[in-house]
Amino acid sequence: MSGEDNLLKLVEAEEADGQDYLLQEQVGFILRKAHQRHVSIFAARIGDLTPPQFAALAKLRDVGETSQNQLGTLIAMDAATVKGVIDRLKARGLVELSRHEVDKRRLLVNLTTEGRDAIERLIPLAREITQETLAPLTNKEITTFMRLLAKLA
Amino acid sequence: MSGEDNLLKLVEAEEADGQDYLLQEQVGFILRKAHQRHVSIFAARIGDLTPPQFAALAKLRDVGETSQNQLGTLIAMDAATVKGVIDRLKARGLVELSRHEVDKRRLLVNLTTEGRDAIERLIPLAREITQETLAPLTNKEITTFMRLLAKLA
DNA sequence: TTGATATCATTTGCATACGAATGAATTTCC
DNA sequence: GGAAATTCATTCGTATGCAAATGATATCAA
Repeated sequence: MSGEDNLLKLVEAEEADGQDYLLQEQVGFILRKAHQRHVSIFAARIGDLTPPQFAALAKLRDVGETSQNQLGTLIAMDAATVKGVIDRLKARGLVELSRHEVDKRRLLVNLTTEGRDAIERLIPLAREITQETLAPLTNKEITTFMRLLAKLA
Repeated sequence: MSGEDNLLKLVEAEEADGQDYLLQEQVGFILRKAHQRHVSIFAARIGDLTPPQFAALAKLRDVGETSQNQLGTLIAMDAATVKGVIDRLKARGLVELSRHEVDKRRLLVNLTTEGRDAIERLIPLAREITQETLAPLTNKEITTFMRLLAKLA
């Protein structure tokens, strides 16, 4: 190898910040793929409801009637997004809306009887979805992974 | 507590499969939040390009000219999604399109000079984005987390 | 060689997802 | 009490993300 070659490599090593950047090893890229896989598993088991719609119903089951914005906070959706989700659940008769008596800005959301039936019926399927999503890991790995994932979220 | 109360609890315990289902502990929900956080970090550091757009450019830098579909496979996007991403990159002059000479179905995608400059310039920022996303973890935790996440994706 | 299949790309429709702007109602604070 | 700031909801625009249908081209197989 010539002296010029060595110099070239040196210059490259100094300048080429992106020389060994591998997209497929970046956490964001893999996170996106893992999420994709989960959504796909979800769709295979619960075809007529999306994960965000399920999340809204499940959280309403936990907390009972709440404002649309508050529900959005609880399920990590901004106001614009949660509105669309609730609109579609309302169109299907799974939630009902009403105005807060005192604070007239607030739009209260609650499960209908049908919505409550639906979420109770779906929760066992949701458990299976969680299991299938985590199936590539051992029980010990699952514990570790969930602990670290929670730190990132 | 009356006998009726005990009977009621028993019936509830038998029927209520979803009694202790906690949305905020489900892997899908936390995965979605972790992904959201990453996208938010990305947007703060690279405001004028989305993660999918960045992924397309970074992968084109790796593999050079490819068909649109093939690029989609490499960055985990279906045909409909990758089309939109490439259209927007083309509108900004970061990629150029051409027809495959032999197989006239294929739409070849390649970086323009401007696109190559952009991705080289952005890769150092992307490294910082990865770092910031993983900042809540120690180095050892990062190694573990990436190994397990890869298994799920 | 040609008929069946498969592949590549496009389009449409629907569902998140979020920033920014807007309007209505409430709270804060002087 | 009233102006300023905040909160709640809506709307608009843009960008994924995917299923399904369609059209063009290529490949395979009888």
